[in-house]
Amino acid sequence: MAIHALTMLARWDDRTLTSAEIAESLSSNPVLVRRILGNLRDADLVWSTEGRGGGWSLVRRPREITLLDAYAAVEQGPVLSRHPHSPNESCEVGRHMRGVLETEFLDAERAMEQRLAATTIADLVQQVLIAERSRGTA
Amino acid sequence: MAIHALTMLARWDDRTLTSAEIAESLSSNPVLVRRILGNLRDADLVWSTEGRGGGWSLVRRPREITLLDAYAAVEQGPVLSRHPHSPNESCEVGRHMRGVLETEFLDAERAMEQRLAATTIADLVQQVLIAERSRGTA
DNA sequence: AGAAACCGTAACTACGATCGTTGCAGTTTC
DNA sequence: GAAACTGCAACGATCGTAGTTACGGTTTCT
Repeated sequence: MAIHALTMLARWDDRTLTSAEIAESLSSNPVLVRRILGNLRDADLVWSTEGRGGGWSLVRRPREITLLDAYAAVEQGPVLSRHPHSPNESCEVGRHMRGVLETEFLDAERAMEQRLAATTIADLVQQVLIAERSRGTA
Repeated sequence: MAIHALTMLARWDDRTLTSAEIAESLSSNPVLVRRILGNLRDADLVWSTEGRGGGWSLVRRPREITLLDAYAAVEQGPVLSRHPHSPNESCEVGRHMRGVLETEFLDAERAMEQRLAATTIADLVQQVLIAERSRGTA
């Protein structure tokens, strides 16, 4: 959803887009868009101008923004579910499970993040344009 | 959490464990354990016997059960959050975003799953035993 | 036979995260 | 001064997960 917004900003990077315009494409509402883009702004991915005629634009070029950047800015909790509470310390397995699992899970999450970092917003724009062109000729 | 249970079954694979014993180590309760192990049973990872003296045991050897097996049996929804509802089809970007994102996300999830498939329950038992030994000498 | 110790499952509550809306304050432009 | 924006807080709806209780079925032990 953050990626959708970034892709739109990259597709029309000659002008700024308003929250309402982006919300329109997401079939959502402007406040939600501002919330998400607010996170992206804190991560220095986008930029906003207030007042009439204001809106959002990218800070870096689309080629320099990866899906991981967007993901890291928005997502907070870990992907793989940990224990809701500490296991029993008096059990031989329970004592060490937390640490062992943490290592494995972090590794797995790293693997996913590396894959996300391999794709940029520019790549997505490219794919959208290609799909759009083939739609026109269909 | 499913992995914790599998590791316990592997650690004491000379006998069956009851839901209550596993719940004890998880600081949880037997019903929750049965729910999770029920999924693992549907995935042919564990086996249960009813009645007095019954309990759970592994179907395959610990070396032949990967973290991905456990993950796939328990987790259902996708890890990466998709759009809650369809985007606007009348927008050039919205039209194709779903398909493009789906590909990227599936690839990323595959990367994570491959990492999970690289570790087996036997590996975890090994790590727990090592940690337990070093605890004894500390 | 009957009690005890198991699993299997459904129903219900509690909790937290996400989504969505409304409302209002601040800022810039026309 | 009105209009068009962002920024932000508060609130309610919804949903998935965790946890509990309750009850029924199955096997073993005495």
